[in-house]
Amino acid sequence: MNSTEQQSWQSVHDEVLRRIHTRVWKPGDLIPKEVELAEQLGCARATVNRALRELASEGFLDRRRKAGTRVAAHPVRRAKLDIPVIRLEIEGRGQKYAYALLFSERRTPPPEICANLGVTAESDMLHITSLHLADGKPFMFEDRWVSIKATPTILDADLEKISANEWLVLHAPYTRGDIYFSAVNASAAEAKVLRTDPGTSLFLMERTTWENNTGITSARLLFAPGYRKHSAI
Amino acid sequence: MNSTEQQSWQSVHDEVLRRIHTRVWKPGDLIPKEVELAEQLGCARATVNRALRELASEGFLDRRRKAGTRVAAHPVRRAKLDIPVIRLEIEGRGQKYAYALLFSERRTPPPEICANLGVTAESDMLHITSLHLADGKPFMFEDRWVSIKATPTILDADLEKISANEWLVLHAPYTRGDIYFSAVNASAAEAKVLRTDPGTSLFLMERTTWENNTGITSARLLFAPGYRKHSAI
DNA sequence: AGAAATATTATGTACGTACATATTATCTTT
DNA sequence: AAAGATAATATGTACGTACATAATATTTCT
Repeated sequence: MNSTEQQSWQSVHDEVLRRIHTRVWKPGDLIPKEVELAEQLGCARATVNRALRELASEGFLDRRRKAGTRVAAHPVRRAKLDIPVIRLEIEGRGQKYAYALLFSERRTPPPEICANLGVTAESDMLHITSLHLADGKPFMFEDRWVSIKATPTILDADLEKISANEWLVLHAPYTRGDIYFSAVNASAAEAKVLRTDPGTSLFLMERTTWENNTGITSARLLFAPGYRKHSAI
Repeated sequence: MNSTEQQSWQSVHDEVLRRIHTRVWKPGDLIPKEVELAEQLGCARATVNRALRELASEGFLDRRRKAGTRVAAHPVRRAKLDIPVIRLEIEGRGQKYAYALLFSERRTPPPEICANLGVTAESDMLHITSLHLADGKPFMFEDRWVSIKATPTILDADLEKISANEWLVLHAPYTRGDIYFSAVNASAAEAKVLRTDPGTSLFLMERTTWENNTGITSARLLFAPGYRKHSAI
């Protein structure tokens, strides 16, 4: 690289990554400081900074003020998982989406939901179960509790037409959430809804979302057999 | 916000996010352009740019040159999953890590591995199975194929002492990889290794990694019952 | 009117300077 | 020598300017 051509932060990013990959800089190594790299690569420090910042957020570098920048000793790969609305996930596979509301009731929550959302047992909540279908076949079974106090307008939503999943995404934005992925054996009831056999291994996604410190909704999303969640890393 | 105090891109980030959350700007809405926002918030365009860029990468905004910036119509939440070395994951839970090599053999791969890695059936590969334990209990069963052509030094590694998982992370950096998460019923053999019952639902992580277009390794990581993968979103 | 060329515009990025901040290294004091 | 104060330093960030780029809007040409 000569000093005349303009450098993009991407080219710096790629060059640094190349040096990590080719072990010019090994895990744990201290790499040159920003000003030195900028000089080496013929660009401004801001450009190097942007590239290194990106690499740090990707988990390749550890950066600390005054201490400098090191190649991550234990490369933690950060997989980015897109969590779209179920309808879009199904349509993205080129399948036809359908949805059925199974059950909707206003009542007080069971203990595990109280614990998840941090609410009292007397809370006013909406309990909804529904089924999402791809090409007419059961794809995902949704069992959800929504806090009516946090999201009163949910009572006006026509949950026969739009799934709670999608309604909430559009009307109840949240500031933070938890997701847990696990595997469970289908219960008799779950197996029946998903048209499979009891005991079949199912992929489970448990999601709880919050607006500041108010619990909004807690959902149990159970996917039909064969479901795989993909991520490129 | 007055124009004298210095703005940080984070405060701009938070303010824009607040406006999205409070529906000042609704999904699909066009938000003010960078120069206008900068004027409103009393900071430089670069600062607004940084904040909006971040929000776009988080999935809250859609940005296009000339067309402007819109609130994402279908907020795709991007969960960040950390995929550390198994040893660190177990130690991070405060448990004691142990590891046992079960089996290691140099041979040609079966068809599904060839397909995964894009190699021929005559490839020279190392097949390794091992067990990772947390506090003495089976935690994860690893079934891995490693391309000897891509990583010849694996033959010198003492896989009784260091797991292939960890050795590869340190010695065979990759440029890209795939991860699939799913749920499977334990086979008789798998159940025996993980000390559980056949048919038990198990969390499965399938990983394939590449250096440019050369397949390096393909692994099947089967977690003991009760395993949950967490992510904050 | 329709197509092609051109102008316009919002975002994308580079650069240099300035200062903030966290952390380490050094010096001073007791 | 230990503790505390102080200096040094690499990264973190803000700002203004300049230009690049992609997408849209407008004008020109046929």
